[in-house]
Amino acid sequence: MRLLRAHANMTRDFNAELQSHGLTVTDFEALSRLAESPTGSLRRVDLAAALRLTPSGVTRLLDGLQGCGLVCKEACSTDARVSYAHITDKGRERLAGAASTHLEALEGLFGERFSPQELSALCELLGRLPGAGGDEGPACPALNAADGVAAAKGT
Amino acid sequence: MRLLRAHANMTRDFNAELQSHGLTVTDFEALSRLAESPTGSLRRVDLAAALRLTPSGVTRLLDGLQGCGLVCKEACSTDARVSYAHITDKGRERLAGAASTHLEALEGLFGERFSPQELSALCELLGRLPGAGGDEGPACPALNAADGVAAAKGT
DNA sequence: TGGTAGAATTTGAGTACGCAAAGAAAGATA
DNA sequence: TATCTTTCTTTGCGTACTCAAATTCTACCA
Repeated sequence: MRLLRAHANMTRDFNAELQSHGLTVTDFEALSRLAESPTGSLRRVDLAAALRLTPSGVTRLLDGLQGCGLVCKEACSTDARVSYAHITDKGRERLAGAASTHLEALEGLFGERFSPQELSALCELLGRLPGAGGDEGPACPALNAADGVAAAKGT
Repeated sequence: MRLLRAHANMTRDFNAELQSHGLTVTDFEALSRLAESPTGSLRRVDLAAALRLTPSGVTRLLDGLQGCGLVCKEACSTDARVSYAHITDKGRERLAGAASTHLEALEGLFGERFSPQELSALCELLGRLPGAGGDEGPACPALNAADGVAAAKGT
């Protein structure tokens, strides 16, 4: 119950905060995943798994991001069924802008309430729940993504 | 991130499981809150706070439950603005039916992965997050609600 | 006594999903 | 080679929310 309620609040707060950047939490995480990929691209099906969305959810999510020019679609040369989502430069910029305030908010939210040990304990415990583990990606892709953005911008 | 992903999975799984009872997770929690209330009623605004929904979300939620005959609407004699949601006998039955399998599923999900100490630690940590605290109600109303149901049925 | 500020609720419009079904293409089998 | 199954994606339809605005009522204050 506490997990559910904590989630409801966090989602609302983060969505409100990210809204100033024109993103949702899911948008943000999707861009993070793409940004941290070596090629800047992911198959839609892999993105779906990473974001815990259904295929149709990914299609609609990317429709929106594509409409904003933050990602673009790429065909696969060896398999005509798959199409890749590729993050654009504009997408990386948007992500970078959102990441700074978003990470700051995260920092404030958790830093105020937990010691580093508590935080890692919480992370470990949550990681045991199904789907929350590190199998499909790092615990906090946003951090890596932020680095990736910095690298991409040549700074 | 792990919290978000754990939530996504739990919500989907629980919704799938509760669907056999014709309920969603939110429906279930709403009925729990009503069932544990001494009068079986709550003001809509209080229910909204308890469930972390907006007022309009509560209206639509209760529209659905009312359509199924699980709750009914009651006017307030002293303040014509407020209307109470009141759980019906049918609502208590439905809740009781869902609670057994739902609590079993919860038991399985958490019991397998955590020791009792870990569970209480996790609960305490999550409780520090905004809105997840015990201010607006017990950490797990379902348990009390299940008792309340049993009592209501005269068992 | 009338006017105004605030609270509880509903409604309209929009969004972000989910599920199930359909379409297109790859690989397997005969 | 022809068909059959599986995989990846999209589309139609439904649902559960959100926000903003409108409504109705209470409470306070001149």
